[in-house]
Amino acid sequence: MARHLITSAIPYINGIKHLGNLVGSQLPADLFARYQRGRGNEVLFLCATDEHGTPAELAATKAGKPVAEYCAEMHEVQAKIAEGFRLSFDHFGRSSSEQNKALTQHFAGVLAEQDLIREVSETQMYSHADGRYLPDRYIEGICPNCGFDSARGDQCDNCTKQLDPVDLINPHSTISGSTDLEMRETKHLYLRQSQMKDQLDAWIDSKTDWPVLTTSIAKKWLHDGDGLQDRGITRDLDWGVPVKKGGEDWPGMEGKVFYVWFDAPIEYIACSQEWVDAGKGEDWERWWRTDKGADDVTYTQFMGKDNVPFHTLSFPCTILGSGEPWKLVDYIKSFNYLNYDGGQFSTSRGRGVFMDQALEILPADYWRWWLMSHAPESSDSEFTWENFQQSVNKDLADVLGNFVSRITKFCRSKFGEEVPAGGAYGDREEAAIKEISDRLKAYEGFMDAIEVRKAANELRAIWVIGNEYLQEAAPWSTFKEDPETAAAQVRFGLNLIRVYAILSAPFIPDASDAMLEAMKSDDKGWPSDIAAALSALGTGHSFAVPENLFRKITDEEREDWQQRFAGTRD
RNA sequence: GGGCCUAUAGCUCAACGGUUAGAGCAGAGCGCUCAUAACGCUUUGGUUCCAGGUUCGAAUCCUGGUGGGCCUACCA
Repeated sequence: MARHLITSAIPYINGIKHLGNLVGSQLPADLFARYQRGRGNEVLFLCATDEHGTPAELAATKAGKPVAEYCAEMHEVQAKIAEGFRLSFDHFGRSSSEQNKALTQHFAGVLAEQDLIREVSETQMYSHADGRYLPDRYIEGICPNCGFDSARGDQCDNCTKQLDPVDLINPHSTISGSTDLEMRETKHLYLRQSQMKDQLDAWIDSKTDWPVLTTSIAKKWLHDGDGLQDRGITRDLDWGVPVKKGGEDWPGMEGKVFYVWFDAPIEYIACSQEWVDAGKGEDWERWWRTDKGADDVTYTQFMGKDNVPFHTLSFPCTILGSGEPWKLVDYIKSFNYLNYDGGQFSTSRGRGVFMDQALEILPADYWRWWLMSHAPESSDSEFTWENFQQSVNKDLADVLGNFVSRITKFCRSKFGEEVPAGGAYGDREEAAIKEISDRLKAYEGFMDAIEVRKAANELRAIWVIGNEYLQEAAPWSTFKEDPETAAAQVRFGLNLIRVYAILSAPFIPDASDAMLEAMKSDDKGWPSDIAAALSALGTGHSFAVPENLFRKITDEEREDWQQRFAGTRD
């Protein structure tokens, strides 16, 4: 039995994520996890909230709460929503956990021992009114280049020139508006990524089967300019993992915390410890330590393209640089962005559909199906309400839902609510079995390769076979002359429902459960042998006609939603 | 400025140097009547963004444009 370790990029804590965030990380990761479980493999699927950093502190202040309390609440909110989308994490952890604190400090300690950390003295903008150091982007002023009056400290949004906060004319804090700013000298730790450049380069070069998106971003960072740069891994903040060298204090680093991008990926490992400590599993090391059984684990990460540098370079640098036998990622699946109706999803402007709103409108399966069958794999893709309505109505309601409805209702009216006896499968059934078997092979191939859109296409084609079969077999006609043959045809159709339930579960878990429940079956074994699987429900097996699996989205609803999500979030 | 991705039917996408560029949706026609006005079959529709080039052969490779998107290291 293969073992799959699967992680989704961990969503930031400061609010509810929109569908664009969901489509590139948590959802495809869940799809893959459910598929691997369905194939009978052992899976550990982990996700968490990313809780440290300036934005979390500011969001908490805005909400009028201590940051720890704010994070705890938002974690619960995100966990609830994840459950609503049927994201089947084995554990949904928190980067602020004690486990992650200890592990992050441990890694910093061993990296220091390996001489991969150096101290750098630099100047940072300090705001007296805010009582904190300000990241460059929280400082605005007049652009010295073009005169734009709200240029940010890192870059001017008007002329796109790269800036330094000290370049700005009349700089002020975007948090308080205060102009009482001062450049202060402060010391920070840098991870010497440049020392690991060749090793990382060779490692990326060996990953010839990774998505182009993943490797091209990694190579850009490795080879651009002077090559991979050392990176600051500490910040002057209150909220975060205190800087320590393992269990020891770090002289000169008092009051500082690790940078979120240092501790966030480490949470993948710490999360498995949380999973054990929560009593959900045991022995996390057999997933992470190659000296303790993780050698045969296949580790797959999912993320949007903005996360790629940290997963291809920074985190591997931490892992490899430690000199300890930690499991390194085997495959990085990255996604482009999902746009919303001619523009971008925007958290700040409330443009587009957010995860909580989506679930208020329609159940998870509708969203899961559309998002995965339109996943932005080769380029950015676009959500439009017209496309959503058409795809969901056609694929789910008409092709799959109606198939289940027509065969179960026909059986009930002619034979009653049990699998009818009589007749035998013949050439027509053999042909359908052959066709489904071929399609299933393709489906498995795409799912193994995490080709999400192509897998969805194949699955849909398998659903279509059911309707084609019914049309050709026409049990409603056969029944008049030859009820025995009609019985065999209906038996075949009913068995298809169970098979569809199993194959469709990664995409539409709720409908899958509803189909199995209707068929009164709890046999979820992967149908490797389609012929056998289509005889699993034997003569006399009782079933129930389910409620319609999917309702249709009306034109009125579509127009209503289009208006509602165009502007600001209420 | 630099780099990467992308442009194929009205729409969303396949095709990764090799028959006549395919599929779903939308449109048209026919059939079916079990079913959620559902299903099936047939079918219309393409100067593969533009201009050159390489090749026996180019949507695919090269060069130069044009449009769209992303990244560029202190947001995470």
